[in-house]
Amino acid sequence: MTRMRIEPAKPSAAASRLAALASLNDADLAALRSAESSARKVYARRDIVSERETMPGPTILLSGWACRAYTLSDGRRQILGLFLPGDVMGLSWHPRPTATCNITALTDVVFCPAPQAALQAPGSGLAEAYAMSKACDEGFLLRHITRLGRMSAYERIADLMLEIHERLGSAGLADGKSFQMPLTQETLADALGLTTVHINRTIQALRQDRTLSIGSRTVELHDPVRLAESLDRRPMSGQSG
Amino acid sequence: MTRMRIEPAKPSAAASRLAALASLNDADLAALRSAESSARKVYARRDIVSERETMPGPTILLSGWACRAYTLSDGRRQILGLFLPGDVMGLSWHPRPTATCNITALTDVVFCPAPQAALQAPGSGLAEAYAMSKACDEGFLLRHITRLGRMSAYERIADLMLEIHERLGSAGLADGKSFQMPLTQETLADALGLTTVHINRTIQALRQDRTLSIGSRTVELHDPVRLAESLDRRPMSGQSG
DNA sequence: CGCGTTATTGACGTGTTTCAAGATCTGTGG
DNA sequence: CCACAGATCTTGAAACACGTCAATAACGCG
Repeated sequence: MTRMRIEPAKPSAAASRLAALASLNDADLAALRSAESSARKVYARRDIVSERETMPGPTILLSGWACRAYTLSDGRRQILGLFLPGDVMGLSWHPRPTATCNITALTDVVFCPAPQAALQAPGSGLAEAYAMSKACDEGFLLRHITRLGRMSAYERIADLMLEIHERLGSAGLADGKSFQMPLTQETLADALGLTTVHINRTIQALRQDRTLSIGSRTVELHDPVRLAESLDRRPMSGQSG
Repeated sequence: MTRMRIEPAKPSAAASRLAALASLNDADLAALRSAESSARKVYARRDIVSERETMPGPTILLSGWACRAYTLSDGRRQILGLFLPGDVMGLSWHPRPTATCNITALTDVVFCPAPQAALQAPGSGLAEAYAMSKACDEGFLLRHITRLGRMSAYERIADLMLEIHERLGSAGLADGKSFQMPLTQETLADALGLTTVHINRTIQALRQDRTLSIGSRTVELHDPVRLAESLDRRPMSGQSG
C-alpha cells in the first residue's frame, strides 16, 4: 500500500460514518484528522469507562469494537449496545455525567476525543452529525428491546447481524453480503440474552437453512434484503440524505 | 375541590417531576402553568403519535399513562417504554424527526406542548430539566434491556414495579409502599416480553411470596428497599440534587 | 341486565437453559 | 517446530421456564 500525498483519498471509518450522517466541510474533516492524532488505545477485555466513573467527553471509536454492558451482582451480564468503528461513544446530554454502565473493549480498540471546537463554526456539520449519531443510537436501543422481548433466538441473531451489516456498511467496512465480525459466541449470548450453548446451536440452524453463516470471524448473509423484510426491518428512511 | 387563589399550592405532577430534576424559577413555573392551559386529550387505546408520522415537538404528559410500542407485522407487540404523568415525551435531538414507533395512550391521557420560550432566559432551569429527563429516559431504556435480556419473569415484574414506584414517587403520585397502576396484564406482558398467561401466574407467585401484590389497579410493595437491593437496582445516585 | 374486556385455570408442547464433557483453535515459549 | 495452556467452540442428555390453546370466571360499564 503506497502512501498518498493527498490525504482525503482514504477517509477513516470515523470520517466516512459521520459524513454519511451530515455533510461535513473541510474544517470539520481537518478537525477530525487532527483529533485522530491524539488517539488512545485499549486492549481487548479492558474497560474504556468503568461504572460509576465520571464520563469522559464524547469519544470517537476509530478502530475495533466495544460495547456498553451491565452486570448483575450474580454475574449475569447484558450487553446494552455495540460500538463499531466510527461510532461516537458517550454522547450525553447529561449535565453531570456519571457512567451508569461499563464501556468495554471487545477487541483491541483505538479511540480519540470527538472534536468540539468546530461545533459553533458557521457551516460546520459536526453538531448535526453528532445529533444524528445520537438519534441512531436510540434507534438501536429500541430495536434491541424488541429483539430481546419479542424475537426467537433464531430471529435475534439474524436481526443483529443485519444491523451490524448496515452499520458497518455506512462506515465502509462491509460489502454487499458479508463482513468481518470479531465477536465470540459468548459475547453474542450476552448481547442477545441467551446462553452460549444455544447461540451455538442456533448458528448451526441458520447455516443449515442458508440464511446466514457465521464462520471464523466473518459473517456471510445469503440474502440480506429478503431477510430484512422477513424481520420487519424498515429501511432506515431517508435519514442519511 | 375548592379552587385556590394562590396557584402554587398544589403543583401539577409535571411541575413536581421537572422541579425534581432541576431547580425551576418562577418564570419556568408560570410557563408550565400556561402551557397546561393548551392541553389536549386522547382516549385510551388511541395513538398519540403514529409510526411514520412527523414527530410533534416535546410534549408533557399531564395525566394518564402512555407508552412507546413497536408492532411486528405478525402482530407481536413490544412496549419500549412507559410514559407516566410528568414525563416529557418526544424529546428528540433529531433534526428531521420522524416517528419510528407509536406513542399510544394506555389510559385516557392529557398532555400539552413543553414550553420552549423560556429555555434561553437567564436562570431558567427548564433546559436542564429536559436534559435530565432525556437522560433518565435513556437509563430506563437500558434497564429495560437488561430486564428483558437477563431477568426471569418473576424478576422482570418486580423490577418494573419498582421502577414505576420510583418514577411515580418523584411526581408525587406514590406513597412509600404502594401506588395506583392502570396497566392490564396484557399490557404488562407486552412490556416485559411475556404472555398474559405467564404474567398472571407469576403475579400470583409474587403475591404468595409476599414480595408484592398487584390487585385491581393498585400495586403494593411489601419491602421496596430490600427488593430493590435483591434486584441490583442502584439508588439513582445524586442526580436529583 | 347484558356485553366486552380482563383475569384465571388446566393440560400440554417447546424453546431455551443447565451441566458436563470433549474437541478445536490460537497464541506463546521452549 | 513442537508442546502447552487458555480461550473458544461443539455436543448430548435432562430439567425447567415459558408459551400455546382453549375454556371459564369475574369484572366494569352503559
